[in-house]
Amino acid sequence: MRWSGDVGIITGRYVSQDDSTVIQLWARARNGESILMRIHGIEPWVEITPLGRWDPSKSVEIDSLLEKEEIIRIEGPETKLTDLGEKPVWRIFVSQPFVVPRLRQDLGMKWTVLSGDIPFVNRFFLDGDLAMHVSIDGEIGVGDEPVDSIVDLTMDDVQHCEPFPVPFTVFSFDLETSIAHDTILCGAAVIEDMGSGERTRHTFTGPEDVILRELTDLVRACDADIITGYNIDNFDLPRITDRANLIAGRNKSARMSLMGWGRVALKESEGKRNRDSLYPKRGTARAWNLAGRCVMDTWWQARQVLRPQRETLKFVSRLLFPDDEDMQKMDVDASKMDEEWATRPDVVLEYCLRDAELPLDIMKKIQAFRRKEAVAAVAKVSLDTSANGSTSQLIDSLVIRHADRVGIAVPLTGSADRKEGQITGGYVHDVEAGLHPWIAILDFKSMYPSIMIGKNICFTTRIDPGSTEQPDEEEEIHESPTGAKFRNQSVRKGMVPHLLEGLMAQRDEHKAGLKNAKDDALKSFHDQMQYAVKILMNSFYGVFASGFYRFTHRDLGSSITAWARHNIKTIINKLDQEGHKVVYSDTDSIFVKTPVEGVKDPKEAMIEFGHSTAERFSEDSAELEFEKGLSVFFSHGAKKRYVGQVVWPSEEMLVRGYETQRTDSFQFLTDGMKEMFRHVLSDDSETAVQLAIEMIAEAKAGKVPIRKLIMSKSCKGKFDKTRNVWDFSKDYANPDSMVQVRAARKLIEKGLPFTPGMKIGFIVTNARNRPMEIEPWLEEDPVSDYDGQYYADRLATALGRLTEAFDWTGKELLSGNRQTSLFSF
DNA sequence: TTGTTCGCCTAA
DNA sequence: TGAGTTAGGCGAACAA
Repeated sequence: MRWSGDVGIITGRYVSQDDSTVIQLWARARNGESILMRIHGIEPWVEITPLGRWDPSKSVEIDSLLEKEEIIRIEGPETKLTDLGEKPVWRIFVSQPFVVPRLRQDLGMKWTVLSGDIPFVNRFFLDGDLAMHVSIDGEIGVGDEPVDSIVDLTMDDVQHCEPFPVPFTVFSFDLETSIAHDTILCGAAVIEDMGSGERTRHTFTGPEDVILRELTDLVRACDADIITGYNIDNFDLPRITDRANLIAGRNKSARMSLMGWGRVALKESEGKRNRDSLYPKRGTARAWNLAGRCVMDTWWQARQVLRPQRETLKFVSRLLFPDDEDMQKMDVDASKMDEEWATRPDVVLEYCLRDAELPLDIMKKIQAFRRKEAVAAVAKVSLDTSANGSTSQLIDSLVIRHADRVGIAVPLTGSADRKEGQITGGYVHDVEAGLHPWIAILDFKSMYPSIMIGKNICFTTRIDPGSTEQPDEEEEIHESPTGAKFRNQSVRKGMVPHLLEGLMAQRDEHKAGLKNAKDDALKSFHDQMQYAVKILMNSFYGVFASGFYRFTHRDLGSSITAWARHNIKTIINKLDQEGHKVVYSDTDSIFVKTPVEGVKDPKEAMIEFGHSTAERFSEDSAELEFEKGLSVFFSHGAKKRYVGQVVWPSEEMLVRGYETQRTDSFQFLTDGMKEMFRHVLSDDSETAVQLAIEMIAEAKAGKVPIRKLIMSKSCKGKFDKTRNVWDFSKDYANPDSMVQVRAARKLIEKGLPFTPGMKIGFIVTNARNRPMEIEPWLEEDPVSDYDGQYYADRLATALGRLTEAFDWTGKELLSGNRQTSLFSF
């Protein structure tokens, strides 16, 4: 029997069988079936080349390597390009992927090892030039993994497939636990079929082992592709593992039934793996991992997409669903969970179910799964790598597959010299404090990618004096302001420029697709895709400028930024010489004043000036665009902090850097500051000052609603398992001098969960004492008093920066009158 | 009161 | 969250 169709790959792993290796890929088909793909016939290998520069007169003795048991055969040599020029490269086929780390060390003494740290599963995507979505046609096989169909395949049976929205099954869950005993009191789960949009709801009560067993049964029975929940990475999943381990003790079959969430058979051997196991595991990795399913924490996704001022489930839900009444009712006091559970278990269970369902609503609203799917399609990786992998893994996926195709050797991560010290970054122009009318904002289109393309910047094009490869005299090389040199693209096109050009073209296609799309689904698809391409393009610079990436050299990053500084400073100087005032500039943008003297319509003049100036200074690989036109621009004189009234291409207020943009500020300040901006921009300093004075007085008198005074900061920390306490000393030089640590400690004291990295809300109750006294903000048990003087001072400082442009200092705002007016004549 | 250090968060 | 980068503002704590 055969199975054929289109599938979306969720995650994979390899298994060793006697004398071969099989790649297992779990996928969800377009028709809704779950599929386990078993890929046969891919052989594990590494490559080697002699150490140092290649000397063709030397002979190489390689056959003795065959004496090693784990080496099956050797192919080559093939000539490949390395950082030291072209060298002979042999491919060493090995018995199993897991022998590679040892072999890498052994061979590393006498050889330079290449392609020796690529996870074996990646070979499927790299060798087949495949991405998350594939079409397969293979024989249905037999196996005990809990999926609808198992299909045996070779690479010939797999084809690229145009991306389609995969109908994932998502499992979202939540637990309520006892503060006194750490036990699980109850649980809830909601399962969504993304194909039909249908949901089923489930609750779990009874003895702890029953809850765990039923949860496990449900994960397996519903055949979940994605596991989510709010803060499951740091709370629910660790709790499940801890409790299941405790209950099961040495009883392995009990452990399987309590936490065998992996998409594999309930077999003892399946629990032994460090990764992709029957059991959820974290190890040293950043995300949880288990066989066949993708774990995505809704907290982490919401934080990345929304950057909310606070990060509790309640806050994020209110932010996204302000009209939902369910959010307001049913308040269970989490700090008194044992009592709540004893007195009104039904309410707690209902609350638990709601908290299991909300993550699905949040993920849907922020389109988290489709975003990750688009990134997976563009970067050509699995859903799991897209969702939980690092940026360098995405770049690796594109770069290595290209390198393999054009004969470029793939060095190990960490093989290059570590970049010492920092490279110099972008140029930031001083801002002149005050109001500036009719400012045109020009900016470079995709500045760093354009420079990489234009100057052919790549690991493979850098001219190293130590390499055997040197350009001819006639070759027009690129020399960066730092002195680093790169080959001409007509002689050798770099991998990075090649890939970036491809991505730029791909983005244009999706933008065109977006424009022509007939229905919303198609529109959304092209929008997700073009956005994913943009993200990926902008990731190149960072990865290649990093100190540890495999294709890195310190000259790459520093040359890119040096050219960028050179380009922008040249234009600023020219504008200056022409008498055009540049009021501000940051990295790739220039804020220039429009000449409006004697002009009838200054807005029209600005639009014309913006377009023509951008065009005048545009070059092939440094394209300048007229991005926005401001009727007025204001800054108090600090870089990266400004506000402007945009009048072209649309009407809006543009704010950067100021407290209104910051999640560690408080609402009373941000609301008021926004209003002040409107007065400042309309040159109504009197009203602005008036407003500031009123706000400060209100705070001082304690008349501001306390909810508007909540500040929040993220707090790090590690749990010390041996001492069973939270340890902040690894992250902070002096933990107790940090306000967020003091707030966290108070939460922990109350038995409330603390999540390292999560923001903690707090109210300042007494700032006269050092360090200042604070209380964490608890929705169920709100603080009632605050230090009015402290908030008045904060307001005066922040708002005073704005009013100082009109000669009102923060101190004067605080006192409500201006003493220096005597001297201001 | 002032200068320094640490750490958060943002702009790009 | 063991890996994208640097530039920069600013608040709090603390030492002097």
